[in-house]
Amino acid sequence: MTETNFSRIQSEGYQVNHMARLFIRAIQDRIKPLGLSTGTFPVMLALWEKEGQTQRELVQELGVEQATMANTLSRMERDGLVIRRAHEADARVQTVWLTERARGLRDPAIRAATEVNDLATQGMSEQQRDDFTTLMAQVIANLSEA
Amino acid sequence: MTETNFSRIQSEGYQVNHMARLFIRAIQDRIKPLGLSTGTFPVMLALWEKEGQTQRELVQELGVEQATMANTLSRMERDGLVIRRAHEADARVQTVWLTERARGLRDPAIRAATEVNDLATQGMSEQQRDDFTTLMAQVIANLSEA
DNA sequence: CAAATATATATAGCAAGCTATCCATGTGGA
DNA sequence: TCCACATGGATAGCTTGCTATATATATTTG
Repeated sequence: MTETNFSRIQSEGYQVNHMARLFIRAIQDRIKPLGLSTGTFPVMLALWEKEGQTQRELVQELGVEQATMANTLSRMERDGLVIRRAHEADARVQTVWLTERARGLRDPAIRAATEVNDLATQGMSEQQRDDFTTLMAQVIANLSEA
Repeated sequence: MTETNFSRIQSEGYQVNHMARLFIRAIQDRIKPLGLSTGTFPVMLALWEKEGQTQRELVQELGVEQATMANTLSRMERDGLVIRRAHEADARVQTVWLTERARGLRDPAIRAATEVNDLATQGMSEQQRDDFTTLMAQVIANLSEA
């Protein structure tokens, strides 16, 4: 059994990469009119749930690097989605708050995400869709600890 | 039933994005010592299978945009992985060939990819792993036609 | 209390994706 | 034949991810 038989099409890594690009394109199309993008969307979801989080909290919650988050927040501030306010007790810390406009984007943005999720899983039974989510959760857990 | 209940953690799009970033990190760690990266790997796989393809053929095969492929090939040429040769019959076309060094990277690279795929699917039965691949193929098909 | 260490964030610079646009070469039809 | 359109590829400029490093402010420790 040599590795000569490696099949790109059946490699999980290759599939995941391809699938992720397709998701990005699909969601981008739908949220761009709202002034959102795939980088900002996860941050918005975290802030719609709880405003005033620190950059460090967002980093831990979303699993991106600190530098990535710093840059994303800068673009979001530039685009009028968030503002950063100094922490009252610790001068190193900045808390992140949504603008009024950003608060109003929640429903249309979630509608767009739901639409893409439904499109992506078209033709699957409820059981299959649950399986898919469960299997992805396991992969995420496996790769996170490593 | 309002969209107030949208759960980031169970959104397929969110999971896919997170999973893709974890895959990239895992594979990057292992192929960087070979002088490869996640952008070049799919191109290498296509060329290990068949050299002398045109840029356009690679674009269609891998599902990235033409501009992305042009840039990736430029970096690969700069790094001594491929060379581009003029097509004999059509002056617009360039065919892409691996360097000797790049040909030799096949086995260690595929070992690295296999290792990451195994790590990612640790704890799954063969059946679950097949299901995962099949479900991803369906998502890719669903999002590709749209 | 001062020095060393730790923590929060920012910045520089690169890869890899995208859209939009340009340029060169082929090709088909009037 | 030549002009319009088609096709292959390159380039500009953006986002989003990364690593490495800098800077400023706590905190801990000798």
